[in-house]
Amino acid sequence: MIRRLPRYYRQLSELQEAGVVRISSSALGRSMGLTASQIRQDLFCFGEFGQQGYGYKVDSLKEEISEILGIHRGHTLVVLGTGNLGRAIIQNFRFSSNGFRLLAAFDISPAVVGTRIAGVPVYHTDELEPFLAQHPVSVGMLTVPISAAQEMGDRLVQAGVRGIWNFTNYEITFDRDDVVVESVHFSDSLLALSYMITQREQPARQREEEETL
Amino acid sequence: MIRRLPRYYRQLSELQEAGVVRISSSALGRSMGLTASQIRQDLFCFGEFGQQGYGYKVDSLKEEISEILGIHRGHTLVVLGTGNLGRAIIQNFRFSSNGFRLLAAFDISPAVVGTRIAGVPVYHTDELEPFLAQHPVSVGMLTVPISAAQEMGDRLVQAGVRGIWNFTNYEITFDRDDVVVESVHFSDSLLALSYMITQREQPARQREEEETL
DNA sequence: TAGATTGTTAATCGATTAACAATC
DNA sequence: TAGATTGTTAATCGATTAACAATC
Repeated sequence: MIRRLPRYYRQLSELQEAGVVRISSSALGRSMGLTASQIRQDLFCFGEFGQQGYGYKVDSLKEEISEILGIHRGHTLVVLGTGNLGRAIIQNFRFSSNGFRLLAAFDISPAVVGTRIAGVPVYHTDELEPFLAQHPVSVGMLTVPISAAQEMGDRLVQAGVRGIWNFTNYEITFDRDDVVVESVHFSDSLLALSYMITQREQPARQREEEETL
Repeated sequence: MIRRLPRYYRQLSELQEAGVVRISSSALGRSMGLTASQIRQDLFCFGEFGQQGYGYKVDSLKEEISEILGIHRGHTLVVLGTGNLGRAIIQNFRFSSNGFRLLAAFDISPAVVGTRIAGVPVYHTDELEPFLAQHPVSVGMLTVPISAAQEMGDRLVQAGVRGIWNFTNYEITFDRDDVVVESVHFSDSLLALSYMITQREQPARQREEEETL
């Protein structure tokens, strides 16, 4: 369910840009591949956002959802690791549209320490703890080599960060249950795709196997 | 379920590297945060991979799963868009470990067309159709600007590609049901994290609200 | 044989869908 | 008022968990 909230938010933003003022659960469902029932159930569980006989107001529904997602809470973020991927995300990702302020990046390479990437200052990793002591940070983004992932995660948590956005292909874990980890595993995603196209490639054999059961 | 297969594969690879030869469903479950029952159910539905009284052989289980995921099928891939993100993934991601061969990248910028990124040739997007006519391609990876996403997706599908790995923040869709789309939405991921840390931040208020129900 | 652990069915749980009364 | 559409409960479905017989 909570995985659908960001999609609602995205869809509503698009509708808003397209100038749509109101939408019914059935129309929203059609555009997102969900049933009207599911959408009403989802939205109902957070409060009564619709109007009977009318539908949902796009503006106010989007606002409600952004509230639930915590978009206006002034969340902050630091990036650990400014290799290709870290740099790409710093340069491309619209942190502010998602309610995050990117405060700083950290790396160990003398080539980047002291520079700025898209306006974001890059400090040496040694500066991490002093920095975190001065600035409250909600989320640490990990784009370090896999070998450094757990150590950097531990340092972030030790210094008070409670959200970890993990881009390494390592299943990072923390003992404490007040730390939240969200991982982006490219590898898992591509393998899921690999599985799906493999199924498509041989529907005949599959059917055959099913028959023998 | 299929979303768990890549995780099994990853976990088994790690166990293999650590020299572990056999593992029981309960041990595997413990290390992955799943119940033993769930693991046996998952693995059973694809075939009888274990041995009663013994457990699962890490090597052969990994092999079975890689077969199911289609890792040895010689899947191929092209990249559309060599901006920061496309470049970063071309340079960092171990396509071959996931059973994919990256054949080429496409872009419109004269600055990159004709060059190579990590050994991968970059062609002009105009060359896409001729290239696809010559090389069978399983998956097209989209790291183009959001405005070009649907058009590039359509061109890939038109030219016979049936798997789309979408990195744009656009909910790409295709009419035909033989096309498989797998999206990596950074934005959805960060918003889910935002939601989770927001919940953690105010458990008190939450409890209060629950009481009033 | 005894112990361990899977294969496999049944029970439980949660999420999705259906239905319709409430109401705009 | 009539039509539309949500709020909300009940029914259905699928996925997870529990249990234990089979067997290594």
